[in-house]
Amino acid sequence: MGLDFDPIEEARTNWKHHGWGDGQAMVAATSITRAHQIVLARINAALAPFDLTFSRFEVLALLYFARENSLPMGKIGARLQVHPTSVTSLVNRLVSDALVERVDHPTDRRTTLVALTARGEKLAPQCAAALEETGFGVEGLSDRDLDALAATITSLREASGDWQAGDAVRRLL
Amino acid sequence: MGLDFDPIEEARTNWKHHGWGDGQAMVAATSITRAHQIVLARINAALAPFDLTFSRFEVLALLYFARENSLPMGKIGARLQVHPTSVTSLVNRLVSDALVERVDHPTDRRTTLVALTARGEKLAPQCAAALEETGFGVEGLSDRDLDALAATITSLREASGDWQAGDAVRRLL
DNA sequence: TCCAGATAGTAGGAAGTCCAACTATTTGAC
DNA sequence: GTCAAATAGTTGGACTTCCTACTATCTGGA
Repeated sequence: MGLDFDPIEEARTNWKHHGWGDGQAMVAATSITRAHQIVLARINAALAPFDLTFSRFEVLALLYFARENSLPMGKIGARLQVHPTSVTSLVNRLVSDALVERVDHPTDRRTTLVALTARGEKLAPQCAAALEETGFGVEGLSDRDLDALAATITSLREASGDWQAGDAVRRLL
Repeated sequence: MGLDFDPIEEARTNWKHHGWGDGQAMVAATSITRAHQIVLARINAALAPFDLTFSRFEVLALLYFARENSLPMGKIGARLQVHPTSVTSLVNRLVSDALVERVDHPTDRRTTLVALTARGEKLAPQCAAALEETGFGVEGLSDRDLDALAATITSLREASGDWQAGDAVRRLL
């Protein structure tokens, strides 16, 4: 990038110097933003040969793991934590690439099922292999770093209500 | 969200079960994506009363810290690590909100300087205070977690070439 | 039975991001 | 001094994301 200093540390210094705070939370938030940018760019580069993005791959993987290789639109949104309209958009693109297809729900006519096509079923593991090979965009970090990072973010997600402990867990309390 | 389990842990289980790998890098990458989503949503909610987004606030803050309260477009992109076209788009919006203005560079006619207006200069510290008050989207994490998170991501950024040690540092090697 | 309210999905619009292609200007090698 | 190459920004297009409606369908209580 041509910079000869860490722009985030620079921001912390300025932040403190102007009396805006200690900069700790600012640095953490900015770091997360930048990490996302780096990791996503690498992942999308690894998926580019398959004409896929990370978002669309996530849908594919989810369907690959699902019974019957199909799920309702809404379930996809809930699992991937994205807005219903994002699911519509992702599925539209996957349909136009013939990787999934929309199928009527047998009993609930409001619901649309999304099912993997043969082509999608074949592509998913290839993409997974490509991602594993490139280290999923997080190469450069040790196993311990990866675990620590994931654990910290799990706290963040838990505190933000990403999910609720179900009955099985609640019974233990 | 209505989920009674952690969707990322669920993904790890499926990933391993299908022999796609140990899921460690996948979990880390997915966690970063989700953390970004959560933090950005909270930050933007805190900035909404000011009719600002995080990206636009970052530009404002950078100019606030700069000498003369102005910087060339390109420098803004380099510091914030965003594409030149993103800078154009952000500055366009800030100009239309009268928070910054474009100014001709005194000697290089290719260059456009972006300068804070009086209104922008007044708004920046107010936004900073609002962000500090809401914990910058990372409330729920301890000071130690915040530092650990930032340190790990610094390794990631360093390995990805976010910046290069300058002459001052290189002389020490 | 029937209708209000909940649920499922889509359309249109805004924002931010990137890329490729383009214009304008400056720099540097010859 | 000239001209190719580098640099600075913008435009147009694609993508993902979200939000606010809006339609269609199901469900449950009166």
